[in-house]
Amino acid sequence: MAYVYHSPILTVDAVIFELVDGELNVLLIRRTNEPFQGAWALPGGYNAAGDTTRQALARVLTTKVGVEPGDLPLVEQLYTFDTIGRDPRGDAVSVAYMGLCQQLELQADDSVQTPTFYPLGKLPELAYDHADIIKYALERLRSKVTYTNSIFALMPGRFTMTQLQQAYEAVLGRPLDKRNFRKKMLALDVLQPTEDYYQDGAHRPALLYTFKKQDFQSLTGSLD
Amino acid sequence: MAYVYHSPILTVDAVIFELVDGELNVLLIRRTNEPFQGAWALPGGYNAAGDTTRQALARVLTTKVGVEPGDLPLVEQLYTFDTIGRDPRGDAVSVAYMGLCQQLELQADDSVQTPTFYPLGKLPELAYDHADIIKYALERLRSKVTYTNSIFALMPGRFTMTQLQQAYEAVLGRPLDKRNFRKKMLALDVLQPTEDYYQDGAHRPALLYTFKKQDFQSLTGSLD
DNA sequence: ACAAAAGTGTTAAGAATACACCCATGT
DNA sequence: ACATGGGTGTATTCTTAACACTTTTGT
Repeated sequence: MAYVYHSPILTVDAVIFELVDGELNVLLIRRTNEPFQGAWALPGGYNAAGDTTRQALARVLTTKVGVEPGDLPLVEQLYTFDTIGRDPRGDAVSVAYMGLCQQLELQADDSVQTPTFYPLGKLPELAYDHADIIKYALERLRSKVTYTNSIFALMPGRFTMTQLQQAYEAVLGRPLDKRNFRKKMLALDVLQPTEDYYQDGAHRPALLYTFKKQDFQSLTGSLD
Repeated sequence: MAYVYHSPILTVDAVIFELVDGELNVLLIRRTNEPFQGAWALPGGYNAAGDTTRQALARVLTTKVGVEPGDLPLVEQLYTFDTIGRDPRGDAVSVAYMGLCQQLELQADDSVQTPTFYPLGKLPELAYDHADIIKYALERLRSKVTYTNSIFALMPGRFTMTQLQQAYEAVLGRPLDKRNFRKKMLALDVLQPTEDYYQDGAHRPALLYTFKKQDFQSLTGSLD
């Protein structure tokens, strides 16, 4: 190890998902610098020596979009993308993370980069290869929710069975059968019915549930 | 971005699997330097600026263990491990890759680091957190072979159905039912029977098969 | 009384599992 | 003729998928 190695620049990028009106949204910022000035992009930034990639992620989210680690019940590393020869900033390697949260209030004063949640169906043109990273994250999320309870990270503390079904439908991008869905969910034994009902309009009130565990579990079987 | 960032050291580590006598083996080297001098470890090394992580991986494998990229029909990125505060060399981030190959002849003169394939059941004490990385790789491999054809990367060009079953059993770590296995494999339509038979001993010769495609495919259904 | 979402069971089809004997060969 | 691994089919269980009406509430 007598040689001195010059390492590539290390960066982190974040794909933050939340549900808005039954649609999956992703958090974007508007770039204020070249390259891709003015284009929308995933929040990201440099990973400084001494920081783990998760620490760098937390720093980027706090400073650039005002999202605190506590806002994200689930954070998962996705993949590490080589941007050598593709990133105009130069040789870089970027570690991408996915974070899930309930609907967040973003402070308007967070930065001039106007962090904004965009529905997946209406994404603007994106800088770098960020469209690919989002696609990758969505695939991962879809497979995750089918064999774990990770959907909990997108849900409020209490929710109706219909809201839960809509969350799954938003993530999976396809409709599910109501009866099979409820049967399956109850059989999985991850939901705790509360004593309370949610009253929405001129119809029967819906029983509210919570998750028995607010952390990862592997589950079995498919949904519908 | 007027600031100058000092990035962590970036390294790559490789988990190279091959099958030996129906057991999954992993390629290790003996460390010649501190830290962990004399301990066994995964082959790994620095990622220089200008190199993608895959290029760095290829360089490490060629120079340290004499394995060429062409020897590995399947290479997959596993996970990026933060070694900040854990790696005595200092702040580092390491991208781990998994590679699959058929049984390789390692040149004895490759280095003083004596690259050696160890059966997973008889691993020595390992440097760093390399035991965890191997465990992670094995989990990934197990899940991969159940929904893709990636087992092809561990098999010779022609093989008998029993050899294929043994490969699955070695990876999954459990016995499979012969009739169900054969039924399933043939139904998947990924195997091409040849005209030839493999004659081994005092018993009926076995039909030789090849894979129809020597690249990735997603498959459906479970094995036994 | 009606509109609107909540809630509830059964049946049919397909997939996974368990299981035992005959076949071809060399000695 | 016997020892060895190759090769084959069926019955059972479990999982998935399809499908329509009653309940509770507000207006």
